[in-house]
Amino acid sequence: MPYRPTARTQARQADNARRLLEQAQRLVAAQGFGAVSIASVAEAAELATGTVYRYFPSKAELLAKVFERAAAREVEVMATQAAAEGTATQRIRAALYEFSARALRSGRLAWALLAEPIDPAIEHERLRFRRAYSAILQGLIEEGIAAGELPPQATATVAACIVGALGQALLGPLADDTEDQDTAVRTAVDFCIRGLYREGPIHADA
Amino acid sequence: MPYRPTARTQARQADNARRLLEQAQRLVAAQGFGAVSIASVAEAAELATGTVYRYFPSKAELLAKVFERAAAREVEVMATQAAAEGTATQRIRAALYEFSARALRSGRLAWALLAEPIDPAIEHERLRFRRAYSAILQGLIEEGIAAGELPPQATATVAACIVGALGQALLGPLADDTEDQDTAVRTAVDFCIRGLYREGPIHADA
DNA sequence: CGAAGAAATGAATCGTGATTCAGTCCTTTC
DNA sequence: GAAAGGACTGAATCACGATTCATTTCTTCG
Repeated sequence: MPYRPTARTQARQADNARRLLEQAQRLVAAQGFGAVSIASVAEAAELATGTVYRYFPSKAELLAKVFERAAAREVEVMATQAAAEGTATQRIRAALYEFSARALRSGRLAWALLAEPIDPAIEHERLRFRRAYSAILQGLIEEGIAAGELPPQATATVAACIVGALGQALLGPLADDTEDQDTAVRTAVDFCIRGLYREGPIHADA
Repeated sequence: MPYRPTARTQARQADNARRLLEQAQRLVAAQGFGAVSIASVAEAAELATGTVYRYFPSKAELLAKVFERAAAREVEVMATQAAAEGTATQRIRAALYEFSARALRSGRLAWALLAEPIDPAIEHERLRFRRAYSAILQGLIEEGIAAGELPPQATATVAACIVGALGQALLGPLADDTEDQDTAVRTAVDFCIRGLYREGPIHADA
């Protein structure tokens, strides 16, 4: 019975799969999901286009896996921040800075995960990601409320506001003609933190 | 010298062009730019696909025109709000409610204008739109600062935060599992207004 | 080494939708 | 009514990228 894949062969295959995911993620981070083609991933991974299909049944599944891995990493980082020491406010602030720092560092990856419209097959992953992400923020805000640091509020909506505000300020097209990035981050995070408090003339009915 | 287009013919042509833009916009509002095909626009306007090209040199230019018209309308509405009576804070609040109301009413149009990635040829229009939009918000905020109602701040970044917060809260995928829309609007607008004030423990360094 | 498969290759195929264009229909003018 | 063009049509063409698959190359093992 000649030829049965051995450990060495399987190791090479594992490496191929890893390289494909790695390069696909690199492309996503550089240009977003939309700019990724099977051919470009294959070339970056130094394989032929057809070979990609030995490892992933379709482009959608490859991208879904990329999404899942990247998202899991982000959520984990955020969760770690959330579990740190300090008041809820301090942890929220730390989490938002971390979010900002990673978003800026990751190029388009953050945008791709949060906002880029993609294959419906991937939207499912995105929903899970957002739920997880938002849940962490919501959890922190709820802790703050429970501790009396923050006033009661619709945490889901507020969490969405925060993600949107930071995303737009740091990643959106408006982020161009802005001061330097550090200043923008500080401004945006302060904006969000203030938004969680009840101070200020809220009910000037207009 | 037989046949020279007359007023009647030209009127029919103007009507064709108008219908094409109208139907294209309807499709964009319903499903976003991505879902618009030349064939679908032509069918909706009751013309043959080829005829579209007698009125617009390419799909990109048709969509750019659609974008421009829709954006101009939005900016005008916002500008009107901004020119109303009242304190800067009141006008900001009114403008944000107007923004929210229109965004919710327009279906995907607001998302298409603000966020949907499209042909690079259209990004140019979007940039002008955002500039105009953001400029109005910035103007209001700056008035508020001049009047002593608001503390000095990086208005460009803050304006971006507001657009992002409202957009995410009202249009984003997170907007699903939320309370009813009125509540979400109120929560998001309050969040943004508070963000403009300096109250609250901003510098709890964490 | 040589047979038996497995893995990899990349050119060909397919599907989708924008764009073109030869043919047809309409308007205008005499 | 008929000639002269313009406007309209929609099937054919093109472009682009995902997917397939016949062929080639590589591995394993007797």
